[in-house]
Amino acid sequence: MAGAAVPATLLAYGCGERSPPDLENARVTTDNARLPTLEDVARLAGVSRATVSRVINGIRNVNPELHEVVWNAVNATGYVANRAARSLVTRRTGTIALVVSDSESHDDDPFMSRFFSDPFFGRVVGGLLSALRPAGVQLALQIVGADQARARLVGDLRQGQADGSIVLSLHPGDTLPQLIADAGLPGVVIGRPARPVPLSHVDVANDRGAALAADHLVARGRRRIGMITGPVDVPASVDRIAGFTSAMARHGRSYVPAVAGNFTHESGDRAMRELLTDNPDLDGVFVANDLMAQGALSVLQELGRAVPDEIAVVGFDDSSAALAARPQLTTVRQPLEDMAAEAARLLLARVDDPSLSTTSIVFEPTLIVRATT
Amino acid sequence: MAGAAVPATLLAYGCGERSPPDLENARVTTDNARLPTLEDVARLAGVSRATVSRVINGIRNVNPELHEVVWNAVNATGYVANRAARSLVTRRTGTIALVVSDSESHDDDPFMSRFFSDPFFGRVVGGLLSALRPAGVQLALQIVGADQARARLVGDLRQGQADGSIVLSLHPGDTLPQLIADAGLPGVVIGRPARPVPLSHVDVANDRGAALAADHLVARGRRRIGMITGPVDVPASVDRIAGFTSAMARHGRSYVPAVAGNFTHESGDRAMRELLTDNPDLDGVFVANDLMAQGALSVLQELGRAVPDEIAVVGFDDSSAALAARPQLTTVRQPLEDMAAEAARLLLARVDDPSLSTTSIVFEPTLIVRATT
DNA sequence: TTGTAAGCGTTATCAG
DNA sequence: CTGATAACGCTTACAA
Repeated sequence: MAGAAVPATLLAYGCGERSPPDLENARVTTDNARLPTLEDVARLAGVSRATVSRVINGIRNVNPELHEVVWNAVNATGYVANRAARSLVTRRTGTIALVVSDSESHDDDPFMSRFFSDPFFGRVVGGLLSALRPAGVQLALQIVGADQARARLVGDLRQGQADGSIVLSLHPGDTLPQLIADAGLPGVVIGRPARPVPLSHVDVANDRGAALAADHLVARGRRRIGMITGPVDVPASVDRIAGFTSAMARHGRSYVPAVAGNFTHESGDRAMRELLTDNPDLDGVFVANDLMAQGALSVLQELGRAVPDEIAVVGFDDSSAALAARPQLTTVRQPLEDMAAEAARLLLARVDDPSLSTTSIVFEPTLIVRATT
Repeated sequence: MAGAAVPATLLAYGCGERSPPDLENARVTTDNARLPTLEDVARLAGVSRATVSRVINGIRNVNPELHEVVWNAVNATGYVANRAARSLVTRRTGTIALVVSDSESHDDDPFMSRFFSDPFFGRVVGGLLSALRPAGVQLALQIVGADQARARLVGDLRQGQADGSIVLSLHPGDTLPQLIADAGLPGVVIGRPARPVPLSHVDVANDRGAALAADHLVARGRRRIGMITGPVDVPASVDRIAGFTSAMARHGRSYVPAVAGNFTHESGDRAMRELLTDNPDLDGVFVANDLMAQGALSVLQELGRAVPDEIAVVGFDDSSAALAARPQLTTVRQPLEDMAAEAARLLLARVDDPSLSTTSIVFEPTLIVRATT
């Protein structure tokens, strides 16, 4: 990492032991020496632990009067259930793991920074949380690079580190989805796994999205259309290529010049140059994701090719990069937040009822027309 | 969110009950009916639970011979400690919460998507994980918007949802850091809190970073230099303004035209236009973060102002946006990953020894010269 | 150095 | 409908 810096200044703030300035709810226990337990609540409410437990967990068979008495006691004590104790008996952790898995064993920085700074990650996290939080479920981040880490993770998961996993598998050869399935662990994959695996997954109809782009470029009167693809072994990428070329074929264009990138900004830059070298008269290009499209746009500008007048560009994702690009990028929107939320719901349902069969949900992409076409 | 899509296709994969294809370590228990417990390991090793526990937790007083016997039994059974049971007695969860807090109560989408798609988030997560994973600590994501959520979070935290929190406070009026301090919970804030609070924090020397930018612009021979600032109530922003203007003053420039943005790409666009309207002859500008700088660059290009020939631009952060910008952005690097990792270590230390006094660590920024100056 | 046994705070079973 | 009481799986005095 460039510009490594070291701690320069250390200043103590003074660390007086503040006695908590008594919050709105006056606590019964004097200090945080010991947190209120079910027992404390029960005593205050004049009932048994069992009853308090029932009330809290919303179990039917409870006298409505007690119901209120108990809740008052809960509020008075500031009681919050101890997750560990509850987990121990229910065998549920109330936690879902978001596991990001890459086959490559570049263990630390290179992989993480590349992935995390992709807008993709944030959208997924946001979508997951929107579905998990209402259910009171935590989201724990897990990153695995090395195979060893993968095995350990499955062990932890089996054990009960989390009730289930949302799997974000970045590499086609990744064995993690299969490992999770083999272990019989609840899991939902975001994006179709490279090899079929008995886990539910959510995905976008990549092929139809790419077709949308093809139709649009043709409708805009473009004659010489090319494509910048993603890695040729990643399912999402493969589907986009297939969808685009077959749609183009339907329009009577049997040959589509294409160059592959790897979904990074920089690779889009490179691919665009290469594509243009071989096809100088290009007047339209479909780029398999927004980041690469952004890179492509920079190159076009650098080379003095007016967008969209001389050449039109369509991206894929509708990530923040599409809005950041100049001109703003026409792109195929992938409803990632919705997909992630749905994945979370699928997983939660599966955790509740392990007998549920695995299903796959495919979302429809939409074309967002902006200024590059 | 534009282009909301609905599940379109549902296809079942077939969900045969696969009997786990017996992993490398032959399990002792026939199936996953019940996971191996300490008891199982103890029996197999011919020792007591206590001994196994000691071995696993690396406690000294253990016969080296037994040591090996026990580990063999652990491997043979595929034993993994039950976190819940352990937590219950140790009163440690082995989890750190990353709490992202914004005062505004736009509860769901608007806030989350804005923040998550900022490269900032990914860098912080990456840095935290790099320090947490080696310690075997989980990272749980917590997002709080509404005040109610804030109170609930503190309750959960007190209770033991996590051993401590890394606080990412996005709004100057945010009460969360104070709430956490008041509750006596271990916490480390990333970025200096708006109001002093008895929690440790890590930060970058924003003022010195801004001074770096000023010195550089002046050294490059720029005469009419302006600034696009962040929100005027955010500490990081305030420090950058102060650092920049005082450095400029040292160079004999007592007046610096400035317009405020809000750290988004789009606000950088707006601010640049405004700044240029009032100061048409500007030949240099310091923009308080990369995202805004990217927006500013788009505008300059649109207006036909050559960068860096006619006007030089310096950003702040050295996020992925700096590399994505064209020309690539000269910027002040904030070592966010390192800062986050340090925050994690500070927090872990504090969790281990609550008597530790709160400290603050300030990292040095560095100037990364690219193509916009 | 090792084993025994007492909890940790819940939920769940089973009588009343 | 409510209350004892037994787990849940682990760590940790305390004893041996």
